[in-house]
Amino acid sequence: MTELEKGPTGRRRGRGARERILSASQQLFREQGINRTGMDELCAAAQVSKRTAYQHFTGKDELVAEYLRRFDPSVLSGVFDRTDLTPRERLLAAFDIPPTTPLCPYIAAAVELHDPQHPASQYARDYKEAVAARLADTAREAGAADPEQLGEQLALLIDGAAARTRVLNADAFPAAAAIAAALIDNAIPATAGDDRRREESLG
Amino acid sequence: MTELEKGPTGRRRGRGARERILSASQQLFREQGINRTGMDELCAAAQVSKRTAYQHFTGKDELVAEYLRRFDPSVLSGVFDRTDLTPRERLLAAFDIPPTTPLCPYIAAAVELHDPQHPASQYARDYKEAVAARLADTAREAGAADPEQLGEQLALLIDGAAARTRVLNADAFPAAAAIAAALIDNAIPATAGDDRRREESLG
DNA sequence: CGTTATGTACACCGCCCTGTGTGCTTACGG
DNA sequence: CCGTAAGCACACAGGGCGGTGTACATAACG
Repeated sequence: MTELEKGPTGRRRGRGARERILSASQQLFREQGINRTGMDELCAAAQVSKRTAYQHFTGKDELVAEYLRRFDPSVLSGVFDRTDLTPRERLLAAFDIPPTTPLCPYIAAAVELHDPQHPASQYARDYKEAVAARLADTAREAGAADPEQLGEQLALLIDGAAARTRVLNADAFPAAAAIAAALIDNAIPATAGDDRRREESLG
Repeated sequence: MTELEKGPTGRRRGRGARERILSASQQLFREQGINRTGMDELCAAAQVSKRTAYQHFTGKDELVAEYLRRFDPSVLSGVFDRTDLTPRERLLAAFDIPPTTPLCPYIAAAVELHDPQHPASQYARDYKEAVAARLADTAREAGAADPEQLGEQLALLIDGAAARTRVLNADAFPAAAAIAAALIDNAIPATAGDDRRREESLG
């Protein structure tokens, strides 16, 4: 018991209640929103007693923050670590979002919680900046003239597509990808990229 | 009393409680969010008894929808009706958002309510489509090759800037405006616009 | 075995929320 | 001046919320 504290993996000896709680929060917070999901409902879905939940998390706020932290790798790393794609393709792959995704949970959390000081809001900010940084890294790798600017621009497009998809109930990522392609081609000086194609300008 | 029902202007003979309610909702819903603003608090701010509020609006849902409808003219019309600007300048003026604005209330409502069937969510969708349409009209006026596409793209940029401003707590509209300028110049064929400048490409 | 951490079951608290019921006051208009 | 509609004050219902207290069960590990 000295080896594992209550670290990220959670379960020491029990039947992994912490994991079930986080798994249920992934589903319910995304499907119904944070504010509209009560702890009773969440515990029922996780098949965990409410008492246990409050022994793992000091409160709902902490659970929400942890829920955001857990969501990270499945999206961010999944795109940027694909070595089978060229840098330019990786930048565009960030716009290939499966239509099941309701809305970027970071935006949703920031709007729902409505408190910039909330730990989840702070993490959302950090995450968004990290994404922009990774986009900038990839942009640099692709030979962009101003990678930071391109990264920031692509991040803005992603967030715009996410927000617009939510409001309009229609997938806005293809349109964003078209803009992204144009920006990328504009930002990469000729004879710098690896697989640039001339014929696609704006889609 | 047969002339005025309880139409848009509200007050029949009384002291205009309806107007005060809507005015208070404009402030509180934007500052604190919809879910975090109770009817008690709202009525206190409007100096209106709760009973009166529920005689004007059948419920909070209807009040929220009306709050969104009331917000419309101050932004949308204010930009597109400026005849002192060229069409291209009008398109870019849509990105000149006073930093006081917390977040596009339509996005906030769609996220907070979390129900596409909610009347406010439906109105938010209609509004966003109307904005895109007006942007497309202006884009056509500016001589864009594909006005609908440009309008949709600019709308996406605006929403992205709004969402990103909220999450990062930093103004993202200048960056969006820079992208917009590039897209506009790309979309308008040479010798079509009225005030195009060559030297600004991406800012 | 027993200890200890873990999880369970269930009732319970106080708070705030939306929404009402009731009775009273004000002001406008004929 | 009087009727009526608009608005007010206040209390309360009903429910969901986050969060807790208590007593009990189980699994791991010595």
